[in-house]
Amino acid sequence: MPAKRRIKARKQPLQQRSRETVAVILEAAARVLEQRGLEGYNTNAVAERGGISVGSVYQYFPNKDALTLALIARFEDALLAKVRDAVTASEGKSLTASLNLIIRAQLEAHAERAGLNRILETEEDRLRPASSDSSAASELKQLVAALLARHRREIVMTVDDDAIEDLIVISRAMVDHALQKDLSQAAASRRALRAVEGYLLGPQADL
Amino acid sequence: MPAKRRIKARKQPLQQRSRETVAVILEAAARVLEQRGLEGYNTNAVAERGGISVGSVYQYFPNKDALTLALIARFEDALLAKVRDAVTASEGKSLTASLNLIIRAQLEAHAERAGLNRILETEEDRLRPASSDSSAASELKQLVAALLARHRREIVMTVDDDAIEDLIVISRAMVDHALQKDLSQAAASRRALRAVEGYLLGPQADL
Amino acid sequence: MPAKRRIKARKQPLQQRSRETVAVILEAAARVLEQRGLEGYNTNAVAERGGISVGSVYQYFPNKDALTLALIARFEDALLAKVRDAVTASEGKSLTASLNLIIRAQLEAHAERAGLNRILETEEDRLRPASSDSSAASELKQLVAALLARHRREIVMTVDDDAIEDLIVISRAMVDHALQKDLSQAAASRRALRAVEGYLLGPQADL
Amino acid sequence: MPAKRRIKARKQPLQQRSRETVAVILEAAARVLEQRGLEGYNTNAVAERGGISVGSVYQYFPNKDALTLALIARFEDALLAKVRDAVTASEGKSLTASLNLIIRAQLEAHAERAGLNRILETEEDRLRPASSDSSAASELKQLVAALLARHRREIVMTVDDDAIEDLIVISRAMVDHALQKDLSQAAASRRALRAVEGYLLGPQADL
DNA sequence: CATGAATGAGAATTCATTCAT
DNA sequence: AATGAATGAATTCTCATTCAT
Repeated sequence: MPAKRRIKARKQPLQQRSRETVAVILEAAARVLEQRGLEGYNTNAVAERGGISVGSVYQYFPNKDALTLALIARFEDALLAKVRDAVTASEGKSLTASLNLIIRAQLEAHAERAGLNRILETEEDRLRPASSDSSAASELKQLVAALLARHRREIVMTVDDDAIEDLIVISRAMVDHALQKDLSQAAASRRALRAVEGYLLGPQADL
Repeated sequence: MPAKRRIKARKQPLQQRSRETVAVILEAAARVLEQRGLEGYNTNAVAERGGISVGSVYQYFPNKDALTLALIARFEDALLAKVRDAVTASEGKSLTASLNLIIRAQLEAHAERAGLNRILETEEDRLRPASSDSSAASELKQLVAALLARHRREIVMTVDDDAIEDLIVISRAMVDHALQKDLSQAAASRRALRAVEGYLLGPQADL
Repeated sequence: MPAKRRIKARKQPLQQRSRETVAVILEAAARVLEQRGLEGYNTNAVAERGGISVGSVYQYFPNKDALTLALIARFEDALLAKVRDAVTASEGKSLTASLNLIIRAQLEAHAERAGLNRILETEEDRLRPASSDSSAASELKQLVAALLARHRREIVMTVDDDAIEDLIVISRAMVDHALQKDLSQAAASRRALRAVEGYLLGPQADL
Repeated sequence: MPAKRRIKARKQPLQQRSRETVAVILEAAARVLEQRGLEGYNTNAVAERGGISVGSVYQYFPNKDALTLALIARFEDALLAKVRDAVTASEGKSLTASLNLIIRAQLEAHAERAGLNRILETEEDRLRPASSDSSAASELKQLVAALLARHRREIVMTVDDDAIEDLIVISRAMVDHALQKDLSQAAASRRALRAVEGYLLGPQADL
């Protein structure tokens, strides 16, 4: 057992290196997924694509699913960043304009690497233990809640947690569908907006 | 290949052997999917579960995906049947009531074997050549169109093909989400109804 | 595949109908072999091709190899018939002319269904227990011997059994090669003739 | 089997370890083929025989056929080496003696592992895209050409490419036959020599 | 830490053959 | 005799993961 010395001095550059390696792995995984699909997505391919060894992949990810989850997290981070920006940018804007901004944020996040993200969404289903809320999901809810709070007076219905969840579900479905159908951003956001606004402002369903 | 002494009793082959075998295979596949998930879903397991040989599976399905697709078709048939009934039953009813019926039809179809159907939906994504409309999808659209046509006057917006697609996307998303969250039928249909009605009757989005 | 199997025909096609069925099976097998190669040659395919059931194939042939052997025998019969004719036709002709006739007979027999016959030859190798002389082979030898006997005086070397075997080996190799290279009959027979004549009339090798 | 496959080597053995493994695999394959025949030749058997895992076989050979082809190449290399030596050794010798040397070279190459080599020859037929000249085949032709060139004056006929091909075909057939009949080297080479010399020096066939 | 060779359980698919009808 | 559904052992090939170097 080697004595531990110079821990900090030595560790720092190594951590830097590790960080890079992780980035390399993630990007390699993303590319494999994009170019060969779930079909051709395997750890050996990822390693090769990243110009590293399989062993290194397992150094940073305990297994393949963990790698995929990291990719999903990366996507969620990017999505959240855009949504955060949208919420900030919508300050002072009308409800419709605000909703439009947030929808566009989602559309953009998904469109960036549409093929990849579609696959990741599929995998998310499989990898996330049934009803476990990712922290990303809950932050997203908070952001949407914050945005809606600004327009409390215009919205008749009670905007509780369930309603926010529904709104997210709806816009996500519309966005997914738009990308699958390869709609223009304009058309996609118009239709999504209608759906979202309808939910919020439409008639109070009452059987 | 050495002939093996078959000691076990042979099955009683009734008439329509083939038809039965296909049914047995499908049901076995469904059960494997339900109980072991995509993970444990393989043709050998299906055969074993069905009490038949793998060979028989391949006698009727050229490969595993074909089997899965047959399962998907079976589900779609069941869904369509329910929706058809709902559309018929909604004759003379109000728009809201009609929408409610169609949503409940979907909810019921999905709820019947929720776990199985969720998996099938995931697989559908993978198995259907991107954006290829199944005939089931197009019949569903027609049914929804027919239902809406009855209420033309109440609906301000233009109900074209895109709108119908959106409605289906929305209700499907709401239904999926409801099942995933294990909501009650009442809650689920209320929320889905709001979404659908909102889309149809809500404010005309205009930026 | 098991090491040992019954290989002879299972049942003598005594009746007219049986005879026809056997012919159908053989022709179906030939066609499958021609069109899909050894790769796609299987008893189910043969049955389908022949418009009969697999069971019927097994009624007349104890196993797949027996079927293949029957095909080989059919080819050998055709070859022998042609060679017999050639030997008859060569009566009174010169040695060179006689050899030419017999070579052409072989060429024709092989050319008729070149693809099929090539495959059969490959299989013959695998199916014939090492050094088992088929009766066809021995009749062929007799025919060649008879032909050569007429020209005893022109041939210096001793024409024993071995020599005849060599001649057959040589001409067969030349014929196979010609067909593989897709040579014209003229070129093929010229070159084969040279080989055969050389063996018979060439210098007495003496180290 | 699928129509198209990769047939070239999958990975170049870079390290010492790899090199050894490849050798182990080849030798294991050879032994399986020798002892169990084509019948019992499968990748699992090869791996087991080599004391390694199937995975390792596939690490170096993309599929079974590629492995077989490597075995064929190994045999051809050995054959060529012997023939090269024979051509060198025959410098200054008479035509007859030279031909004898080259025939013996072939005989020896084939005799070394007769059973194995016979099988490989059969497989070669199946695996080589019709009429594709291996580089080994063309080197063999060059060697024979070189040997004959030394005796131009003794040979009356025109020794073109076709003639050389014929000579190779003839000697190969004689050698195969000799091994199949288990002839002594002396007898085998005497008969092959007669065939080859006859072709070269025999009467100019003229119909 | 990195490497990459090795592992081996597992999964898909085939097809010769059987046998109840 | 004919049929053809059913059988299931066998085989090919993959890929997540490990571990010696």
